[in-house]
Amino acid sequence: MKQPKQPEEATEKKILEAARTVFHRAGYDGARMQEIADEAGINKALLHYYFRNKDKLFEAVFREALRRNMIPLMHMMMSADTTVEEKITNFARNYIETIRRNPELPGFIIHEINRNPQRLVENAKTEGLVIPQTLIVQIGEGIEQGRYNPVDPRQLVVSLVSMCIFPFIGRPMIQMAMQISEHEWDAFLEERITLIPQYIFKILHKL
Amino acid sequence: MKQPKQPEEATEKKILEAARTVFHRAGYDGARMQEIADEAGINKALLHYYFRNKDKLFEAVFREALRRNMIPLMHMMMSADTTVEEKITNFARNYIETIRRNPELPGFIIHEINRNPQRLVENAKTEGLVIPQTLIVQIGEGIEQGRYNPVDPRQLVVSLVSMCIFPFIGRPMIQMAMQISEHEWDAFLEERITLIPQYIFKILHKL
DNA sequence: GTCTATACGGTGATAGAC
DNA sequence: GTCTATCACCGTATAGAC
Repeated sequence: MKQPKQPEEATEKKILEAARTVFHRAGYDGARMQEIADEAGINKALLHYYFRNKDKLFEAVFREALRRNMIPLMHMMMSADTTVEEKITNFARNYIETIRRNPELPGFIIHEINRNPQRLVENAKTEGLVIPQTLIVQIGEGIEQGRYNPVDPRQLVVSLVSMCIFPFIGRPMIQMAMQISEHEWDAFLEERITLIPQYIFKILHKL
Repeated sequence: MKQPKQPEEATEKKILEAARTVFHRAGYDGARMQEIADEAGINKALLHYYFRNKDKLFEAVFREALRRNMIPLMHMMMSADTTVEEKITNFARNYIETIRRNPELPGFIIHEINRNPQRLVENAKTEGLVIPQTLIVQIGEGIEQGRYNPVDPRQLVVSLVSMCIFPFIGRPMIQMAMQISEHEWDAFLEERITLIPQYIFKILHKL
């Protein structure tokens, strides 16, 4: 079944997939090159052939993760042609539905950023991850025009993001404290997609 | 300056403090026994004399962290003699002001729980960390009596907790995305102490 | 490109003197 | 109780055959 001379990209892809799985689960410090090799069905030496060392391999995984996790956020803060309400609704749905398929992603990113905050700054430059403030500005305008309650837009957006992300990283604690079974969890998440925007609008909208 | 024969407890305490510092910053996998020994001003062998191995030492640190992090939460969910509003207000203030002095605590706990969710279950038993549902029930009653909007109490409490905890674990991302300087961060946190209960009440209260 | 074998430093843990 | 010295192992990384 083995193909000794498959196109190089296939192997590289297998490695990246395996590395993603292991790094996401165990983090940089907990990951073992041997484990990644096993997961990819190759040996350690080949890992070093494609990615010179553990750091390089990790960087590739981290960059991709950062991008995947940030895209919904950036999309929300950017896109000039949607209303505040649309941005918020889209973000909650978009983020929760996307991340739900990779629930370990936020925990991985947050842990690695806290382990080395500098990395975020560097990646922000190279990856062009400068987050535009369109949504913040837009909310500010709505307040000036008297359409919204006079809230601090930054505090509101942080609250929105908190409510979307935290369930993924705090899942075991939440399930235990709120007595939510494994079986109920999906429905609980699904509910949040519509509830979170409602919450935010209650805070933002007058009356 | 050294005291060759100081009371045993002093050394044990120094070790625990050092272990806390290192484990909180680096996590179990990233922590090195040598580093803990240095931080405590002793040598590795003495670590093993007091705590037989790395796991035992870690367990001590983790249990204490879990307790410290959960106490405000449990206090909120329990105390039978306060109103819903008091519980929520007290929690936000209590949690943010407490954790602010150990900002790495939530990240540490969450990472270690996700690394081994089983540990939470075990510690919950031995430490008596069964979280009572007083607040949840109380909100439910308020809804039945028509005093509150018909929200899902669990979703509301999860949102409350999310908004309080997330800033501590997502700080670098938040600061970058919201362009909050180191200097402004404290004020930003301080504001949240009063804002979060206001948000929750907007969702909960009628009109 | 892929493998096996191996070098080499670091890490948790122990032995044993004081 | 505290130290120095040392062990056994594991993990990353490289050498070299195919």
